[in-house]
Amino acid sequence: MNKQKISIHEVARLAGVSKSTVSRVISDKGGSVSPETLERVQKAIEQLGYRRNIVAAGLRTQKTYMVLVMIPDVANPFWSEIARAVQDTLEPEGYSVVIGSTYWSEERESRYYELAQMARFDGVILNSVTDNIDKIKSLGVPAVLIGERTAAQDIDTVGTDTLQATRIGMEYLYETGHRKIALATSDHGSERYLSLRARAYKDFLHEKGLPFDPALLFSVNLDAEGGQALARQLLSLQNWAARVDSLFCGNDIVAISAMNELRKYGIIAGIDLSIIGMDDIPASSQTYPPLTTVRKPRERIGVSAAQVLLKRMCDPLGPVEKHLFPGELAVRDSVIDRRGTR
Amino acid sequence: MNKQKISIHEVARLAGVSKSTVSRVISDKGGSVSPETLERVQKAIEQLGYRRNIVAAGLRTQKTYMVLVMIPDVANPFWSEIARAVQDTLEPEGYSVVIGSTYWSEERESRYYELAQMARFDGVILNSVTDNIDKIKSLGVPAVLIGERTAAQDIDTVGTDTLQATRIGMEYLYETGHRKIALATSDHGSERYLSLRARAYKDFLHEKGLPFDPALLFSVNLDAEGGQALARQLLSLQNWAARVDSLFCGNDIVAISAMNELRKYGIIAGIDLSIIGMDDIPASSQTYPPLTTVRKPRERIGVSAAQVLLKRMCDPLGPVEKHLFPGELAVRDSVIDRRGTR
DNA sequence: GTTCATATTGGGATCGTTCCCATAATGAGT
DNA sequence: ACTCATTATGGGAACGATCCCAATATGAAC
Repeated sequence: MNKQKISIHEVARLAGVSKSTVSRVISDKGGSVSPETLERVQKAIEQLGYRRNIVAAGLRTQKTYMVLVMIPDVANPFWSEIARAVQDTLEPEGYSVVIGSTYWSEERESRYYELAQMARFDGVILNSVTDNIDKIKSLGVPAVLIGERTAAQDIDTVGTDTLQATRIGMEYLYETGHRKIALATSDHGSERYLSLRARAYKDFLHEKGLPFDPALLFSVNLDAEGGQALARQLLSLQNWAARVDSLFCGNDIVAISAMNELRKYGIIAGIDLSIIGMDDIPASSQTYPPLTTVRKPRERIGVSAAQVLLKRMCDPLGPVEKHLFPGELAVRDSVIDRRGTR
Repeated sequence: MNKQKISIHEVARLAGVSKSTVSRVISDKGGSVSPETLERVQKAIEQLGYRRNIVAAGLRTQKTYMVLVMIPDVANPFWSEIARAVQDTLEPEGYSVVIGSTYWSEERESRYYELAQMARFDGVILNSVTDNIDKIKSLGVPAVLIGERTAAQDIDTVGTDTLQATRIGMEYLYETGHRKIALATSDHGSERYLSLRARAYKDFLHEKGLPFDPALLFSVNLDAEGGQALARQLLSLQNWAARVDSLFCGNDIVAISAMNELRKYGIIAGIDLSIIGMDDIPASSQTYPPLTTVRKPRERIGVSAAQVLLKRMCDPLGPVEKHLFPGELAVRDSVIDRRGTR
């Protein structure tokens, strides 16, 4: 039973020095200590099994060595991979990472803001549901935003380049011979994405001299139900087979779900219709056919967000950083190569 | 710029009371305060925008309101769902949850043990890679183990009932008319599972009077490569089609991967061969055909682990608790109904 | 009016560190 | 031998809360 805790005092007494000296030894701030004293103190620490209490130390130094990562859902692979990357780069620097799931709820988000204001965290990395920039600024701790926010001018931001990611998907479809491309995206919750995607889509069509058919711009929820709805909407389109040769989905969940739903009507992705997704979630390589998609650089986003935060915590007044990483094509089997047959 | 922080002192001064009184107001311990004073203090708090510093409070009260969840990998849906359930039950009680990914490495595990000893956490929930029970006990904080550990007699444990989970999978195969069942499991890392699964498998065969063919007990890594290896091992078995009618895989990743690999040889799960998995990861419902599998009660495990920890933190000396939750069948399309054709 | 219980408040001490300043010791430079 | 810098150490005061105990006021009971 090692129940009573040993503090710096016990160590000091055993080593026959003052607590100040022990403090110099354990906090590697490089205060000068003679070699003999150093050894005596270290031996005492060893002997007593002393552990430094960082919480107590933090009270004086105003550092908690804790960082909050606020994301919509830990159990969503997209976010958990970002969280993992953040952890993997922050922990070697001595930080502990708390992951908060907001479940897209403002109320839960507020609760984390509360926590952050109780002097709990040295920094925050977040994907806010709301665009409440003032709230973030009033936190009083360094913050890094994940996602593409035009509103947040003076806050560090890390995210995917949606315009480019949409574009390379479109380009791939075009190169493989597709000329009648439908786009499925969401119009609520995160309108900012819709506008960016739809814009990239229209721009691309215009650039290639392709006609824009408003009926081919589908708006669905970005979940499995949305994918089923999408499939049915597509099929109910008059003379659909002549009007669309490919479907660009807002995310992989929608793409996979649409693929499965379409199969029920005998339409096989990669044979009868081309389908391309966005994100590259783990399941996408395991579907049949494996889904061609645009991979979002989750790991780079997480690592970069952590690095930016690290920098910001050292220098709160440095220049604001904005990092947008490109998506990359994950070519699999759900897109038909129409180059020969056109 | 609200940079200077307000403490209990400032509030006390503004309200014209002592800090003791302010403390009584903010810590709802029910010390007696007159209504007028209460109001004055609350007004002062409001006015100054005061936030209680829980870290400082914790120094005195020896509570950090932080809990560590140590699991192999946050980005693995199996574990992240457990972590989410833990968070969802602990946060309403005022705790913050730190998730640590060990990546199955003892070294990383040790690093978290270090952290836990620095008076950082009030409790720990963990799935240890090693079976180092002594280390857990010497942590000095309440701990709850996730998984099935026979070794850990006097530590709270929460997990899946592997014997039962294997059994209901076997039973389902038997009921649907299968008599030549192969089992694929792992033999390194977590031998405890192998022994339990293989035992349940053999017991079941014996009980039903079915012969045990050692060649049908495959040992593979429980990852995607393992699934491919499994498919090839199965096909290289002499006269395999006559010897096996169904394949029970150690987890869904192996099952899905094997399913995909087998398709390359023209063998379709659910038509030519029955395949059943274990875990029910999100991808399993999205494969083609959707995978029949035994669902592990991830959420119940997480919630229960959190509840047991909560109880343990209140009463460190209470009786040790052991909870094993049953798996349940997720019937989809990868198992053939052979009842008519036998 | 005295005594006693109860409600309310304030004043340190305390939790385990770090930080600042004072002091002592050492040795080099003149 | 006398200053002066440098190194090594100790002694308190912080950090921001809680907690214990004492002090005062209030009112009821005798």
